[in-house]
Amino acid sequence: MSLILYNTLTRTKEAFTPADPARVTMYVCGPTVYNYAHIGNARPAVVFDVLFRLLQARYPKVVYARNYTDVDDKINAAAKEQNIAIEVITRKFMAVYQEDMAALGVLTPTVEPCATHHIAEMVAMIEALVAKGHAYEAEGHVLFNVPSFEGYGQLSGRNRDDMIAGARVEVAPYKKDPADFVLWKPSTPDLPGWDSPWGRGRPGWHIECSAMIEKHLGETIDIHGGGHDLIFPHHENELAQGTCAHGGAPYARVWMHNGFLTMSREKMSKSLGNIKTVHELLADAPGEALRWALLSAHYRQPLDWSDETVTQAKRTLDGAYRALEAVASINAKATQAPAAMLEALDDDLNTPRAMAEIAASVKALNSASDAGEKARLKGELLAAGALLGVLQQNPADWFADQTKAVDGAQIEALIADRNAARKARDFKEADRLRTAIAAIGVVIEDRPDGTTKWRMAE
RNA sequence: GGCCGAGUGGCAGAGUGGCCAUGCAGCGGAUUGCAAAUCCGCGUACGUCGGUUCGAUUCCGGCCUCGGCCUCCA
Repeated sequence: MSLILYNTLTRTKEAFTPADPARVTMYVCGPTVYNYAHIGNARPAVVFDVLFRLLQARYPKVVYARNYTDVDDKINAAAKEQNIAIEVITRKFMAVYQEDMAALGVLTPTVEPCATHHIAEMVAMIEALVAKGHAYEAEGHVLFNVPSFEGYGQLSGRNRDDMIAGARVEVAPYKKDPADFVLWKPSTPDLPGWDSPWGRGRPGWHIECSAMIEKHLGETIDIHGGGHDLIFPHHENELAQGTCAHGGAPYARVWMHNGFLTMSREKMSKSLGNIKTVHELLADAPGEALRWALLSAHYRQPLDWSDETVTQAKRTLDGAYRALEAVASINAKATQAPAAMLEALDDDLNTPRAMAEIAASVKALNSASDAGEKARLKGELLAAGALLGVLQQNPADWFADQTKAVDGAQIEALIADRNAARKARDFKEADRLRTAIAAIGVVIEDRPDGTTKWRMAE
């Protein structure tokens, strides 16, 4: 049974075979840190986190790099507007991003390189490209010469003529070819800049990823991931400059791209303003529910985001945690996730199918009566959950629902009163107390063993 | 204009040439003092028009609708 991944480069699903099974390499384009990440930005982080978990389960060593773009014209604009240094902004939002991702159950990648820490590597790569005749200096800029790379367009499936015909941007006069893109650009004194052979300047958008990949992962990586909108121009350009810098060595063996989140069927994007930040969503829902919602559609499909998406995700998780809570006193047997679960994820990360398997595990656990069987099924459910990065909390913590404040002692007291009434067969009083508890927003549940559990209503 | 993707039951969302997705919600039953939870059961879903086929939601073609990239963007 092998892992199958859809490769954007070949437009087909392929069996994944790492170049070096002893060291699997993956790079995912991370955030530009100048404001709060929205839930659409979180999709690749969560999707590739699942892939990271899956790879780790299969291979002894996985090196996963996800970068921070901490120098960029939008950051510059924000810094200028607030009259502060770009570092103040990038440091703050890097920390926010890390917090948000942790709340979504995203594991910390092996490496999280920052662009500003790799200026020397970028300059070196640009110099190599110039030396090899793939790049040239013009008016303080260094540009990659697209016609110098025969394979240009292979990733995005477009030819140069199409691109020029459809270009909506004015072509800078110093470009040799309209498709040429910037590797390095000059900075005026009021902008961040670094000394370089071409004067004080700053990197273009694409070069940072190639330089950091070369440094941390190598010339050829196994998997390169990111959002669908990065295919062109970002990844096409990366592929071009990376391949040329390395004398034709393949840049990435598998390219993976996640689909977008939409709001009312329209792409969620900062420029349209139709965004929900992870930060604000976390105020109303557990991170795990957001994670479940993000994984509820296959990663290449569009996913329309709404309050309902989150509500349904949370209710589904409630059910799974109820099943786990019911066996809280039973030690899970250490075991693997069910084969069907692995099979689903091995098929190009089919998380919806994996979730159906989790549902099957939940049902089996609820139906089990034998203690040994329960221990085994609990182990399977937890192992299955671990692959998706869910169901690892203590059920009591899940139901405590950190987003709502409630006086636990008061509820326990009311429950005790009610149980006393029940014991005295004063059901009228018992029902009155339950109504009082419900008024606080709490649902109670009498268990067959005589105990009464409570949890937050929605 | 070029390239790409999508249209599945109330909602979300897999998948397949003939049989079951799954979850949420709803309905009926078991259970319960009543509930809740759980379990069992239920709903003739595949944009449209043709074609291929013994048989198509699934393959082919046309059409309609929606979305994305081509500019910063996950």
